Amino acid sequence: MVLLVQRGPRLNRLIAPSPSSRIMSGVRVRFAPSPTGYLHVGGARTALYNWLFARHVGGVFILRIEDTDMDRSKPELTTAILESLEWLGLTWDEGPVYQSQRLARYREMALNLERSGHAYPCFCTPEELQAKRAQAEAERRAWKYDGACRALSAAERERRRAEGRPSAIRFRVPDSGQTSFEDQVFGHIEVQHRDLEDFVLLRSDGHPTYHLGVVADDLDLRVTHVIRGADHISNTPKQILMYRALEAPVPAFAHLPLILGPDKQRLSKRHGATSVGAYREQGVLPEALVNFLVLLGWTPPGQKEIVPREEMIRDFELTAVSKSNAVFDLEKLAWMNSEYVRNLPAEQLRPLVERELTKAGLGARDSGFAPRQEERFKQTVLLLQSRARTLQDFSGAFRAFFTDEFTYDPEAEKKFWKDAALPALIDALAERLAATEPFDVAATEKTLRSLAEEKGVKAGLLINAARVALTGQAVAPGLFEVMLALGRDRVISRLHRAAAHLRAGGK
RNA sequence: GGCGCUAUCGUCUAGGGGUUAGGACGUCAGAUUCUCAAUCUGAAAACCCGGGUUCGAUUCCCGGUAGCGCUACCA
Repeated sequence: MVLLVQRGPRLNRLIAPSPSSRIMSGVRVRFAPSPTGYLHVGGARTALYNWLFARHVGGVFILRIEDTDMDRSKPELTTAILESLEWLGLTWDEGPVYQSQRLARYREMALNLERSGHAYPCFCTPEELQAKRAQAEAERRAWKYDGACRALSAAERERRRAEGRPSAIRFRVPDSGQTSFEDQVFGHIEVQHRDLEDFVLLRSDGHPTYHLGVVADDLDLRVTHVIRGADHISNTPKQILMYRALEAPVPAFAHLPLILGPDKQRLSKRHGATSVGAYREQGVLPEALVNFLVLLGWTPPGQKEIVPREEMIRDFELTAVSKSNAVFDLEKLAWMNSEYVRNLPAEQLRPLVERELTKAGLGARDSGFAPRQEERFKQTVLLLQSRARTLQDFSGAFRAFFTDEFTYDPEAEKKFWKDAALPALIDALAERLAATEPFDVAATEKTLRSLAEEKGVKAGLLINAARVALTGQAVAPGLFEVMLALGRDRVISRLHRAAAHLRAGGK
């Protein structure tokens, strides 16, 4: 049997292959998204925990794409998922393995199970089953597959096959007894066989169901620890039954609590952004998202919230994972991101800002920030860094630092442009600034303050009004640093522009 | 409906038979100041309910309730 293991796409090559010295524990885990959507933050956390566990113990992290749902799977989505994982820095050691390329193997396994008597063909049509289910529901009876095809004689099976009736293959669940396992997170889990039905392994179209696919793949990939969402807890006993029927070793299981929306419902599109890509678009840093996600269900030792990745790897333990579901708190993510933005080394932040500006149609080099003014760009980013909560702030709230095309925030106008004397004051300030030498923080501040004193107004009035004039915002860094960042010419023209705007009645 | 799992501030969580039940986000107040952010100080804010075990339960056990998950020829 040959595994269809492929190297990841181009991005994968950017990351150095894992040194073999790191892989020594024999532990093998996998993350197995299905390309029916983008990488969900819940999936990202599952991937993260798998990755952390693997790195912590020196194991292998495998990526598998569960694309057996032909109707809903899309190849572009696979690419998007891989990109999101790479962006998060969750690099895999093997794969991606595509289930769609292993169909023959699943069929073989189903047939083996049938041969050994652990599975049997079922000729019931989906319509028949649907009808029985509806009937049971109408009578308020619990429905479970009734085993109609369970005891068909060999002759009867042959007869039906000869008639060309399509059949699925079902697993034969023992009538009595129970199956239990020790979940690494949830502890002892046990279910009675009588509560399980004979589930389908292979659909009548020859495609495997999830149960067959996972077990076959986890077996062939020699996965030692299955770490996945808690929504699979109920499926686990079925899969254990399959391992036993196959006389194969049963891996360890660890289920992770689910991530919910603010209304405590499972996180979904109606809660807003749920995909990793969406947060990336919104200017969230990968390290911030990872740090935020890791805390949803796991607490590092010590009362720290900001956890460097090396420490996550060093301290991560499956057994320390929480058992209860967690609400995805956007506020905390925002805080976490601002922490990371503020503490990012300037040389790492700059290219990200450039990309953000370009994305927003504001070339960083436009409007006076010519290449030769690289130094000024550096200083501007540095000036804004402490106030940025996301990368998007640079093209949004801080727009005026990168282009002359910006508008005055109505709230800011209302707050700081009330005084009737302002137009004259602002023009006067512009004129004084034209003659200020040198044009630095100390001198410009002195100029403004002495003007204020002369005119008998509070310096704050002029400072705040000038801030709105220069940035369009009520919120910005210290005014004199802003002046320096913008440069004398731009400061003067913006002041005059604001004064004219005010005289025109705010039009 | 059946089965399974879970339950500490609004949120993420620490803790654990006797604690002032700790931290973080958010909120509120104050300091600072040219706005905001940052920073500092302070405040409000939690053990789901009922039984049991125990000298003593938020912690252990049982029941209830609530939430979530599974209950497909989805994954």
